[in-house]
Amino acid sequence: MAPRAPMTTQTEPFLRARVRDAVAAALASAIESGALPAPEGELPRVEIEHPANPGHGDFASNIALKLARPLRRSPLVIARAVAGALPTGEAALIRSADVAPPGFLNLRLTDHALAAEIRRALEAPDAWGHVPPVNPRHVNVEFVSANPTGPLTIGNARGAFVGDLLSRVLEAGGQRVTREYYFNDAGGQITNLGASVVALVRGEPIPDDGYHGAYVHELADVLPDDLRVAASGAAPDALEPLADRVGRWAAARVRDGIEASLARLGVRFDVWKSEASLHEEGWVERAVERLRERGHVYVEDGATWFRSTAFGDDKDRVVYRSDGRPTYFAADIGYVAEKFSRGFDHLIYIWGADHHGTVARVRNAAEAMGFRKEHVQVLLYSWVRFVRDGVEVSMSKRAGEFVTLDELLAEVGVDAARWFFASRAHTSAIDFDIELAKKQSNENPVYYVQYAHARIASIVRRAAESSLAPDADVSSILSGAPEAALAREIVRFPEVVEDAVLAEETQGVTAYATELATQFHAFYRDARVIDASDPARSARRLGLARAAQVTLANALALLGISAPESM
RNA sequence: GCGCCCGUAGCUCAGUGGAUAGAGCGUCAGGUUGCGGACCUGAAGGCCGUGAGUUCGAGUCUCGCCGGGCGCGCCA
Repeated sequence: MAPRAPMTTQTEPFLRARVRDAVAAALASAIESGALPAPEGELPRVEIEHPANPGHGDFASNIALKLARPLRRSPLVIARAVAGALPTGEAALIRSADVAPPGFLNLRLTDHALAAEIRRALEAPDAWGHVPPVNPRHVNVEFVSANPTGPLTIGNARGAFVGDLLSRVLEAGGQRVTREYYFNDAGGQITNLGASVVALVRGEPIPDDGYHGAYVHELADVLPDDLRVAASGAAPDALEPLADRVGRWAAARVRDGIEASLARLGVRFDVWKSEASLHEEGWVERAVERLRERGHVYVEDGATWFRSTAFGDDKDRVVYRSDGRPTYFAADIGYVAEKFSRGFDHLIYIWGADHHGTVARVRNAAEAMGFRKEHVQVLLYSWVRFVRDGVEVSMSKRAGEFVTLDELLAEVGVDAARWFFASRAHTSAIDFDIELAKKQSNENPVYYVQYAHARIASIVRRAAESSLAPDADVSSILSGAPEAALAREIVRFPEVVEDAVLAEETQGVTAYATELATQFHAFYRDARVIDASDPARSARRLGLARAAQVTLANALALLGISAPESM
């Protein structure tokens, strides 16, 4: 079935990576057309991919190799039969289908099909690259969740980037996302922070187990008068409750600073949830009661335990200590129930790999409460080893030895930092050499991609000066090699987005953006856009350049990176 | 000891079971009488930690081993 030039409007719902889908569908119907004998058992799924070697066409399929066994025929025979049953030609989607040993099917698209996609990018730029929600969900993504005992450090950075990038990818896939930050502003560490501030106000040394960073002094300097007076004059036996009060004040202030740091990073949260509120609103108590009703709780050694082993964990877990106080895990359980009560279909936690030991118990507790385990997903990111001049930067928030997120951003820039994390799998442990990053920030691939965008913007501006408007129908220039190569790269974009959504990863997007920029630079070198001697061709090349610009901008936007008009 | 993650070019890292394993940086050699040289062209550089297995086909899947990281609390 030949695709017609789509009647695209801004309001039309997003379509899938339609070229790839259409090619797969054409293959499937060719297989089922009767050209082949009936298979024994189920047909293998039709798989297509872009071959590494462009000489092998736009798409390649291994379907004949997969069918060889169930059909008991040679792969080459099957491939020839499928190729013969495939509608091909200049008016169709597929121009040619070739068979290559040991049984690959190499497919080439028509210019007509490519041009139709370029037109879509130009006529609905905002929709270009979005994929339709196959299974629309309302997803809660909880990340960072560092307690407000000090500024965010570069140690917190990866979680912030990973969580935000994942959220953006899910949104690109048509899902509703709530970004959530969970924090404890009432625990022992908060009192500890308060005690450190109080000590400074009183001119006493900060306790050894207190907080020693420079920000503690800044907090002491801006302590409100009422708390300052209370701190200076407090009797020794009144210091504990005072430290608690001052701690709460300090935590609120630190939290504001964290929010501001995250905003500089381009990350905004929809919900800030305090652990204390879960207890105050009875979520923890009710969740444990719910487990008890279902028979998953018992008392031993004076403590209350959740029978996590019944769900595959390697040991049971305490929810109420023998002194009756709830554990941190108990709050986690209450939080799961609280999140689902807000109507989320799916919960995602972004945790550092050092938390992997807690994954099983939280998911088990969710299941034990009657929620679906697969709706509670934990994404663990590996640790970043921060290095300065080859030496690992050791960090301790309490000792005051750390590099803040703000300092990192000041040194390497938000766009470069985002690119760095977006281009690496969250599961791989990575080294981040700060000095190297600074030195190489000008050589960062992110600028290469941004430069391509700015270069096109410049061409578009010049074209406008000479009243040259882009032509959305580029089919007639695709016989040119530079144009065809660029068009093929652009048309791949929806597939890249779809793959990113399915894999919940962004490395493919950064790799693609780099390749697209490379293709554009090659096109720029070999095919002059603005050429007074051939206005019609100029308009079409301008259309192609515009489509590349739209695609670069959308790819960067997916990563939260700016697409500058000039640099 | 048990569990999870990782091991790919000098460095930092990509690589949905497919055809000749890639990118950036670094190194070396080149390129501009026209739209932005933050660009382009080329070269060198790999027993994909290791040994078996599955498969028509393994960097990718399975198992063992070696090396590295993390976790195994009535801590948070």
